[in-house]
Amino acid sequence: MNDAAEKLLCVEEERERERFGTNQMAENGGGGGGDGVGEETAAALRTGAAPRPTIALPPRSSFESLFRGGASEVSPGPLTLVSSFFAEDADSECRSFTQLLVGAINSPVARRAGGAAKEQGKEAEKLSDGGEEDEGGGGLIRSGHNRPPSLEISRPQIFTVPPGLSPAGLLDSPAFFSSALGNFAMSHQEALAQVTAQAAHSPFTMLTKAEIPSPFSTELTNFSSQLIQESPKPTHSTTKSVEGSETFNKKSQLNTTVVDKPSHDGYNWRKYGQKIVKGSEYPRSYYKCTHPKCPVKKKLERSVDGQVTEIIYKGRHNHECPEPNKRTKEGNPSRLNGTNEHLDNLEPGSLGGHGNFSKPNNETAALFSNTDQESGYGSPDQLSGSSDVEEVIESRPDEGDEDECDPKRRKMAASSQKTSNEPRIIVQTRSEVDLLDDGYRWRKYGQKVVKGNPNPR
DNA sequence: AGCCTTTGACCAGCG
DNA sequence: TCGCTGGTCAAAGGC
Ligand SMILES: [Zn+2]
Repeated sequence: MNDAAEKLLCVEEERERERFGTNQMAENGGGGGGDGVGEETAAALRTGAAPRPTIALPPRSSFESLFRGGASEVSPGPLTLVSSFFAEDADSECRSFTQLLVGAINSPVARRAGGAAKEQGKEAEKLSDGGEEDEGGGGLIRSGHNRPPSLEISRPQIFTVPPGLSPAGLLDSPAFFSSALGNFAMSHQEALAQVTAQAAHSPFTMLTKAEIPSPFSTELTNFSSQLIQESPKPTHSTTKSVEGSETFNKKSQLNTTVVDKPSHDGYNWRKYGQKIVKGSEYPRSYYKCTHPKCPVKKKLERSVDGQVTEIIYKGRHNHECPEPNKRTKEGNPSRLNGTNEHLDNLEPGSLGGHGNFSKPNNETAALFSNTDQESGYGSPDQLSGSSDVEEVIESRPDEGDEDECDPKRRKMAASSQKTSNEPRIIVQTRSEVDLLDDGYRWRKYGQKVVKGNPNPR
């Protein structure tokens, strides 16, 4: 999917533009809660093995523009986009990712989700651990039918992604959405176009099967804000800090501490299998959410050095992210406490966490569409439209395991980790139709072979 | 004691 | 039907 970057014209561009507001990354409080999204939505996060200290986005990264612009919506459909958001170099990557985020934020779905932020108050205690994987459908965002109100936002000059921060984590954090939502000037279309264009190059790919959970957007928002400011500050607040030595240190730690464990996304996972998959460079591990009756599963590939190269979430959590303490109890306390809590391995996979979790409450439900009816938590809205779309998000964080359901924590973690790999986010859609299924109507106006990309754009 | 990881075996889907 | 592949199961062992 990465390759397939097509520019689509949005018939309703103007409409969307109006909705987009400014995209300052300022944190707003509410982020969308991370409630689950579609059921079967699967998000794959692919993390690049090579850690990157920081990602700086050019003033207008495609990614950002995506979010700002019409892309403002992360409409469920948005995920349908297939593209890698991060270029190999930090800058490029950041851009893509940022843009992606922006788009997500802008999307109607994201907005909705933004309202329900949860756990923001939590602190990022466990920055040290890295992330974990998240599962589930959380990663998926469904393009909603609703469209975001127009928001105008000033574009950030620079978009910097904390090395350790994984896309997933960003997505999960509720704050992400809330803050992001008002800042984007670009049109949805533009954003999409940019995203798709960059997708091929970006190391971080995001594929979404069904929908992207509101939490996801929220996190993106936070993430973006941080990036812009370039502050690695561990605190949840959008403080500025440069990728300092701190980040560096963490990274080094990561390298040394990487273990074969699921990334921490706030949920507890149990590994139930490992296999070498043809075509995959590294063995794939299979994890299940340890929460009773929770159908969420995730597959992750980790490189020899422990870096997560790919994470795929399937399903939605039918429960909230366990409290840190609780997590330890539920899962393996000793292990979680000991290793998981460290931000060393921050993984992008956290998407699944909030995102996957679908709340029974109306808000959440409205925000996300679900393909997974198993959980029963999905709201009717979720089902609408893009339920079929499978979105996969691939990110390449360094190693990171994100362990935080809590946005704040993630943020901190992210900021702390500067070594994150280039996050590549690619949104894939099953088909062209799916791609289009973001609640908007698109008209293809051209196709071209772009240098460096085998696939026509 | 409980939970997790490991790992080989088993099963299902597909060509 | 056979072989391949991906996904899951479940016993064994460790923490
Ligand atoms: Zn779960």
